[in-house]
Parts: sequence; structure tokens; C-alpha cells
Amino acid sequence: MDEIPRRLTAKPSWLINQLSVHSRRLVSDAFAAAGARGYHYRLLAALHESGPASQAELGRRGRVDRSDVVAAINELAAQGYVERTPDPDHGRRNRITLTPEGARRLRDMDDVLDQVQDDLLGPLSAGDRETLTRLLGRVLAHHEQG
Amino acid sequence: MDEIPRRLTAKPSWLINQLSVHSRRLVSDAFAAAGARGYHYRLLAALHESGPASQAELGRRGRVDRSDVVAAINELAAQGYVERTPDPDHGRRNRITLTPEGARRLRDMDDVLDQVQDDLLGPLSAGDRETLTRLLGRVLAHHEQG
DNA sequence: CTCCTTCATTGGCGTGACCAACATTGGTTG
DNA sequence: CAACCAATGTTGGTCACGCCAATGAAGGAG
Repeated sequence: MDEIPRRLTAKPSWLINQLSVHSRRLVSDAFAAAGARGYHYRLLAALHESGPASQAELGRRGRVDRSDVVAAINELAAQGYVERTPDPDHGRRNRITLTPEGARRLRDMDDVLDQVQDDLLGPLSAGDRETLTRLLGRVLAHHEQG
Repeated sequence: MDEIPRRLTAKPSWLINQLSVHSRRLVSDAFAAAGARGYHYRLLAALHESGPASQAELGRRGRVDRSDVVAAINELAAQGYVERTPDPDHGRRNRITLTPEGARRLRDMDDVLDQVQDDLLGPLSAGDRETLTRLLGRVLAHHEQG
């Protein structure tokens, strides 16, 4: 009676969007339980991987709009995971630095996310997971550049 | 300089969510150009596939919250794609019916969506598309029941 | 020196997915 | 039959995310 129309289930765009609903819920529930948001993880990850940077640069690395970076960095700074200092060499720029607590926070969030991946991919074998990841990566890369 | 951290690109949840951003944009841009929204298509599809139903039932079929169904049906009714009449057999229930214009609208939207699938899957071969669709379907089905 | 760009920040928008409350009505059960 | 529970339509929010416009300050290029 409440079956999903074939028109929908046959379309990759539907599958991706709908699966993303579940994925987002898993991720944000898991993060919320730790008092965090997705934006926090993205920015911490960008910071850890390429080192201190301006807010604009962090936003570019983590695919976060610079206006949203402001609020997220505010929150991270208030929790002591990040330090915001004026860039001495560059007038208007802020220099964002990862604190030791921030690095630990990132590791904790990584553990949380690893668990989420497992819940998300549920019934898939290791081989299928790899195949899915590879295909998604190729499609995403195609849209990231164009 | 603005490279995406491996921590992100390696995670299926990131790939799915990020790809969903692109997918949603393609879909909603295409629909917007025709004066429609995603909810409209879902409800029309549910109507066409299983016949006239109450708003609550349509929402269940198309995975739309019942409070959001109200607004979408308002819009569809105002455009003449759907008719809302009180269910004679059932006091509080509304009976939603697809009009001939609604059926035509659905077909037009289908054409739009087919084009979107092509843009979305971009560089993938037919075989890869089939593999991706199958894997996504399995994962989604797993989350739809639990 | 002027122009164009970059940066941080504020404030806003739209979408999609929800949730709570309410009045009403149908169905179920004691 | 009466009392209760479930479902329905509706209003009016909330939240995360992605994005856009404008602004003031500052750097770099010509």
C-alpha cells in the first residue's frame, strides 16, 4: 500500500538523494550525541591535513561556504578546539590553528564516523563496498571539476 | 591548496552526501525551470502508480511528511494537476485524484529527469551505471525497512 | 595612485526533512 | 453503548546545509 513508485526507485538520483537522507541522519545523530556538527569535522579535517590556514582557505578545502565557516569556527574556538589569531603577515586575514584538544577531538570524531560507515553500508561485502566507493568517487570527481 | 582532505574523500558517507548535493541541484534546477519541485514529482508518481488516495497515503508512498504534503497538494491543485475532494466514505479524509493534465505533467517531468540521470552519471559506462544503481538500491532497501 | 581582488562578517533565502499540537473522525475494545 | 486509541488534515514551527548579496578593510597588480 505504501510502496515506493518504481518511477522513483529506478532513478539513480532518487537512490542517491534518499540514501543521503539516511546517511545525513546517521552522521548528524552521531555527531550531535557528541555535541558536534558536520561542519566541525570538515574544518578540523582540513586543518589537520594541510595545516593552519585562513578561514577562506579552510572553507575551500572542506567545501564550506565562507559565511558558514565564520559560525563554525566561532563554535570550535569557543570549545577550545581551534585558535583564531590575526595573521601577522596579512592584514585582514585570520590564522586558524588546530589545538591539541582539537586534534584529539578530530580523532574521536573519526572513530564515530568509522562506525557510521559500517551502519551505512550495512549488508554490503567488503568488495561491494570498495566498488561502490570507487564508482561514487568517479562520479563525484566528475562534478567537482566541471 | 584547496584540496579535499582524504579523511573526507575516503568516506562513503561523504561521497554520498556530496554527490547528493550535486544531484539535488541538477534535479531542482531542472524542475524549477518548469515551475515544479521535487515533492510534486514524487506525489504525482505515487498517484499515477497506485491510483487515487488520501494525502496521508500519498505521503507514505512518496516519502513525504504529511505536513509537507498539504502544501504540495495545494500547489498541484492550484495548477490543475490534481483534484482534492472530500472522501465520501471517510469523514476526515481527502481523496486526491490525478487529472489528465497531471498525467501529462508527470510524463514531461519524466523526460526532464531522464536527462538529469545522464548528466548525473556523467562518465560512467552502462555497466558501471547498472552496478552503481544496484548497489545503491541494496543499501537503501536495507535502511528503508529497519 | 587606482583598480581589482581577497577576506571576514552579517543577514538573508530556499530545500528537504522533520516534530508538536489540535480538532475531528473512525475503529476497537471493555 | 461508552470510552479510548489511531488516523487525518492542517498550522506553525525547528534544524542542517548550501548558497548569495552586501559591506568594510586590506593587499596586490597595473
